[in-house]
Amino acid sequence: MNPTPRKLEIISVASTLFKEKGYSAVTMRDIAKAMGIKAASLYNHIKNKEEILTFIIISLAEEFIDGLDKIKDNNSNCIDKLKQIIALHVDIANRNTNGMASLNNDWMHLKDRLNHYLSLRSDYENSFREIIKEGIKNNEIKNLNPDIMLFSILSTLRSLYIWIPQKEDMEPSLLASNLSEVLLKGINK
Amino acid sequence: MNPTPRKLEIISVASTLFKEKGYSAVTMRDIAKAMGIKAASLYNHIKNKEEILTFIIISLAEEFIDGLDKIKDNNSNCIDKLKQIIALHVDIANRNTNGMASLNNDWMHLKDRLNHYLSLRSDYENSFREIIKEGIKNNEIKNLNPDIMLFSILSTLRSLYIWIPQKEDMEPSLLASNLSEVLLKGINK
DNA sequence: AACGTAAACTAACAATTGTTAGTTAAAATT
DNA sequence: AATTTTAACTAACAATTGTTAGTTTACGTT
Repeated sequence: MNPTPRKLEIISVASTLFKEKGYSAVTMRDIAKAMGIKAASLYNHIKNKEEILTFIIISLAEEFIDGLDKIKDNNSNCIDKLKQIIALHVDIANRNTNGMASLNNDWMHLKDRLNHYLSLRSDYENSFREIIKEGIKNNEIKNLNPDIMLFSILSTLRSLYIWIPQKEDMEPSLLASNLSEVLLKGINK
Repeated sequence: MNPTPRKLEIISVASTLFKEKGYSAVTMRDIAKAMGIKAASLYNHIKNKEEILTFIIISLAEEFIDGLDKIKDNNSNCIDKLKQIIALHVDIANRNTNGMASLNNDWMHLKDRLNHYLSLRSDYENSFREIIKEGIKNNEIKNLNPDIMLFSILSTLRSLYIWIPQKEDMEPSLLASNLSEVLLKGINK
């Protein structure tokens, strides 16, 4: 059940390739070549191609769910909770930049676990939206359409995996605090 | 040179499929089936699969370049220019929701025109960044890292194609003005 | 009526796909 | 020393891929 080190290597190499060309365009032979072995040898470690994708996506999705659960029921105000969500995304995207590409772009190729993933995702979005709505009630957050605020913040956070590699110099904590400023207070002076 | 109506039909049908599964996972037989014809018949209208993708991506990229060119040298202030950029993205994403998915996710499968696309994209990002930098100089925009502001706004705008279909009821002009409020002035009260 | 064209068709191709079976060699365990 | 396990290999498969060639059918123009 627990992945061996070799299996994790395969998943990591596959993530890199999936980020570059997308899941469907990456063949088992591509993955094998990047590992320095033959395609058939991969099957000593993994069940099939789908298992690789499933592992990448589901483990990331669960990281987000777990992270958000801890944020939901601590006793900060809503703005602070949003800052913590931003830091959560920066942290995960930093540790698994490649995997985030599949989470964003390849989820539709899940089979067995597609519904599981979709339910995790809508749970996440609903919890996020609830925090915004509570912030509106509390007078911490402007009384605008919560979906637009959710969409705007979440789109930026979900795209972090694209930008982080071109800003390798920037420290995660600095990125998170700058992002919080921009996302929460805007750019207009 | 100018696409026939039938060719545009194929491109439109292909866009829908590309959005659902990505370029690589969509076969010529998938496209043909959705058109109600056989795969070989597609080749009476298009050169090959790549031509479909190229058309979708390059024509969208040029729409953005043209749109931004008009905004660049009108004489509004920078905040107004940003509002116009937001409206540009909302407009294009509304008119070609499906194509936007390929522009975002399938550009790496371009062959002949990949470099052309990449150069259009960096031109666009550079012009966008310049407007932000000028806004900082003018004291219209906060003196924060321009790349982070660019990244944050552009990520949201590039994700519009995902959200527009679930908010069909919302008028484009209302979406644009709400987005401007959120992106420029933030959500914090 | 004859012709040319547009747009569909059938059939086939060579290459590539994910995957399986069976084998081998080295390393770990007995 | 004997044996089991691990992890690589070669070879092959059936299915699917993009694409081409040649054919048929319907329609507008002469």
